[in-house]
Amino acid sequence: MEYDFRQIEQKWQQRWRERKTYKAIEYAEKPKFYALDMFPYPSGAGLHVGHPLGYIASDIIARYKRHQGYNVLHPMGYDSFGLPAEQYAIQTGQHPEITTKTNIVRYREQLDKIGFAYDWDREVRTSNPDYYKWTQWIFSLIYNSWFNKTTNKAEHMSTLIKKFEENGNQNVNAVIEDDWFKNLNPTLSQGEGAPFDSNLVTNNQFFFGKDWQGDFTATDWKSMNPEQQQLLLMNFRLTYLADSWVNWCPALGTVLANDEVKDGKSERGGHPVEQKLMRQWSMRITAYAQRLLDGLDAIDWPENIKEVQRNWIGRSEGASLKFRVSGSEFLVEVFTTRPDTIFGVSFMTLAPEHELVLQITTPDYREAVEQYIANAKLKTERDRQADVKNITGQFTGAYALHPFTEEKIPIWIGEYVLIGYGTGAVMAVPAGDQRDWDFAAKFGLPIPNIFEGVDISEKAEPSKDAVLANSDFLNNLTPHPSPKGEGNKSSSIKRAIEEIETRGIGQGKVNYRMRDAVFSRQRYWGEPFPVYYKNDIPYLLDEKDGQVTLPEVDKYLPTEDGEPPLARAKREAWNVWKGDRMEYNTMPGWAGSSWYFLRYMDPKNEKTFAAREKIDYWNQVDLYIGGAEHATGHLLYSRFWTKILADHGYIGFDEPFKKMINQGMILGRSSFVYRFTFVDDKGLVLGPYNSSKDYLLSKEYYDKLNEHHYDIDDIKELIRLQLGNDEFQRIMDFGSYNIQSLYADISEVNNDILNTRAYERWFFKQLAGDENRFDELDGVERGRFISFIFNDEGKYICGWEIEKMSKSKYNVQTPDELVEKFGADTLRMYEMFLGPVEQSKPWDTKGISGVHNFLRKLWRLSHDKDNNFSESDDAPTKAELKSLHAAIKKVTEDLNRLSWNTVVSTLMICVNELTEQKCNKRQIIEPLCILLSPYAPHIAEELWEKLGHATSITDAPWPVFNEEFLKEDAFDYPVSFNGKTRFFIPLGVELSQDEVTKAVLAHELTFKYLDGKEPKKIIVVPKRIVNVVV
RNA sequence: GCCCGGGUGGUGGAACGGUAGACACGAAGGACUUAAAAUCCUUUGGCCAGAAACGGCUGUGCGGGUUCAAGUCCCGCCUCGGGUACCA
Repeated sequence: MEYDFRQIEQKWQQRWRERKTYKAIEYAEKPKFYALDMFPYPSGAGLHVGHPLGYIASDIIARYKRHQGYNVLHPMGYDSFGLPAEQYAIQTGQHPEITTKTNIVRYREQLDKIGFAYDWDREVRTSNPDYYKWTQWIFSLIYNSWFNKTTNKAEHMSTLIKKFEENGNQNVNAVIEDDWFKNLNPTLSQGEGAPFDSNLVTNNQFFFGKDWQGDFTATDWKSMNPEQQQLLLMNFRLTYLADSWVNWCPALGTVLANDEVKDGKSERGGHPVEQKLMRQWSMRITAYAQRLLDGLDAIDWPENIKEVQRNWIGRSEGASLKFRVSGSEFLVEVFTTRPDTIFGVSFMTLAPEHELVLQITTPDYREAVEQYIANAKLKTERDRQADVKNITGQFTGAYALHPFTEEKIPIWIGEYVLIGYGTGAVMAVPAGDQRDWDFAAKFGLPIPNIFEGVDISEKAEPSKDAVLANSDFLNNLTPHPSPKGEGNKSSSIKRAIEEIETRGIGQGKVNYRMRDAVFSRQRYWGEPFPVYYKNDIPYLLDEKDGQVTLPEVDKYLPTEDGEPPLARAKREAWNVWKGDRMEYNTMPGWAGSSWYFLRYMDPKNEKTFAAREKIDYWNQVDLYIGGAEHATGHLLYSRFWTKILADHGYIGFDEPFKKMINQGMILGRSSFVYRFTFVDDKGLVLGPYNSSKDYLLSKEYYDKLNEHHYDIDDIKELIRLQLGNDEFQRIMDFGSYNIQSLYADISEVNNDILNTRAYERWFFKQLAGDENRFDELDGVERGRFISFIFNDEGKYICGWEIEKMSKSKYNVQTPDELVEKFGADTLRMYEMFLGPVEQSKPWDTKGISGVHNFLRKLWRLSHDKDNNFSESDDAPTKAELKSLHAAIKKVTEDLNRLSWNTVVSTLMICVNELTEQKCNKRQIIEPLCILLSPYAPHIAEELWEKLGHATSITDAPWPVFNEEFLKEDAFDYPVSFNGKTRFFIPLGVELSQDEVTKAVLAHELTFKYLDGKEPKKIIVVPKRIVNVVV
């Protein structure tokens, strides 16, 4: 073999390992570059060709940057806590650690074959105790943090306690309020200005309040016992224990974060999810809502990911308003984005779960309301979502008072109002909101019109262009100031908020959709919390207690009482045990991945999560490549944790990933065969093993059957023609048929043509469970269980469909097979050549030979017919230098703008040209090898060595582009008339625009195209184009 | 519904507002070969014309517009993919 990629790739992979070619050390003299891949969860299925797509892309950039003189950090590791290993453990009893380790070995083998420039000495595994020790440490840090709204930063709890000791909670401007508070025991929720009652802070009950101004004094604080203090502080911590409504997945036996639930089902496994009130750790990510939103502007991420995060955070500006309930002390608070539509309020609606519902309901309506709430509770989240069009509601008998007009407004409850958003109550403006309109229409509530000249008899008018009317001081205003330039109008919204604040009935408010993130999982295979309980009050483990690691359990299932699996561990199984008991929950999957990029900087550090000077050196990730599916999970949480670490001064930046690219999904191309079975009342045509005899139809016949151009007799005739009269006799009596399309394994299919022998072998194995005997069978024997009906060319053509790659669809392409067949360099180049990395595309090996041929062509440039290396030291010609430098220019430009696919074309063009020129000159081949080396490092190293270099090509400086070599004396100007190119004239590049114009006008063809007319204008773009306007 | 992306030959895809279809696959024809593989050469958006050629027309989802010039910018649609939703 001329280009022996197997031998070359093996040789260099081994050398790189031995020489530690890709080891990264901190080296202050060089600028750094941090190229990072989203580390994989090592699943049992191994890698398919979709996984390395992003890895190859980042590897190319890492290598390119190294050629450019950067000190590159390019690490890899494993996100090794996770559900599949645990599910497997539940089924088989095998410890998830064993499964995980086995899978990692397989991943590593697969990755190694592709020739990545990873520094494996920096590998991290989130499930290793020496890694998760620091995950636990960060948890402790967050636990010891509160959010100071004045500084807009997290601070250590000690600063808060100091404030309490000095002034109580005066001057404490902390984030403590979030949507969850409403879900707590309502008796604990204090109204505004309620006197502080330390008795409320009792065991097992956390004190939550909404407005903390002047609630307690330093004396109050000092009079509390330590447990009461502990409970009070829980309200301020950035991770806190609270009873909250959570997404409970009974099938998985655990709670899930909002981003792990899709369409009311678990993202993993698609199991139903229900709402359940549970005591859980939560992360107060809502404190960072605004900073997470603002931070997006400063980072170079795909716009759609930023948009997803913006929507997830869901900032909306408006006002919160308080409505008095007629004849009682209760206040109902609502949030609205259109406070200016206040005069259109004709009723209010509360969520059925709203804490005030039963308190305000009048006796007459009590039964109906309770009935309604009970019905609502019965429905799952999914039912409710599916039932959106079915409007339900119930009057409570109570009335609220309009804050401006003092009119009585009926208070209803309705499912369309969600307890989880805003305050769980709305002021209904049917004229301006379609949902309110629908509700009003259904229950015969008034729909007062508050818009000038707008017909609202059929539907609401939600736009912000409508001019307000019947709205007192807001008349003639719109939300946009001076919409049509008439007069000096102010915004109706602004005006409304001013008035609302003046009257003290509410204030302007920013509301966020995002909620705090549930941080507990009732699972085994995750980080144990460094937390123990005494009198049911949680305490953090001390440093001197040592690190708590996962205890052994007998089964990986919840206990009979529904406690998490860790509760099964015997006391002795715990390496740390304190207080009454340990925390039995574990952390969620996203804990370890929220900071792993920092650990790569200093993976072996036993004193801290990473030394500050190393963090300062490597700093932010310069290029992060991974899937877009983590937009609201990992990518949000790691930003959140980064900000906390930054607030505490552990790191010097508060955004982790400076630039990010999302690689598209690689889809599979499934192949199908068409099984045709003869049936009638006698049964089936039977083959051996008592299964049906299959006739597999080539796609053409299947299509004809489907389109009714063929019927059973045509098929019978085909069988007679192709398989003979004996076969025909067997089927003659059968009058009907079944037809099914079945998956064929794509390894048995090449360009849609089925390898029938391979298919038979597989089929036989399914039937007989033993494929070895297959080879003993002769053609007649084989024909007893399966017969192919070929097309006119004697081929069996398969059908196909583009689908997600999956084992069950037999369409998984592993990189290993391709590396074996074509080599890693070809695979690397081909994956890039497929198209833009960001785009999703079906996997198709059709083009791979083109890339492989390119590498062989390159090889032949410097090898003779007998495969002897041959290079020349002659000076290169002008043409050769031009080919090379055109490539240097384009490759450099394209890599700088991360256009991976076009680089491959450029290199192909260069090699095609050099082949034409029969160029084997060292001065050309050497720089060309460097250009190629990020894409095809093995062949580049091999040629580099043959060219006489003792050191790796990896550190060879990137070739410098010299414009001189591209300079041309003449340019072939395309001459167009009214934009249509007609002919070309070669003209000197130094010519002025006037001279070019003259030359064009003098050209004989110009007369032809002018056709006797006078040119109106002649545009000359130097070295580009000439356009004659007629 | 809303928010993002896309829509270019038979296919994957190129194209700072400046020669649309680079590069590659596939296909067709040819050379070499007993044959196949490999390799090499030619053609390849569509239509029309021709003995020939710097031949003509048309062409980037549809309809308008801006411009000397539009796949590219603007407006209005159609359509496919992804995300998201009683979010007040």
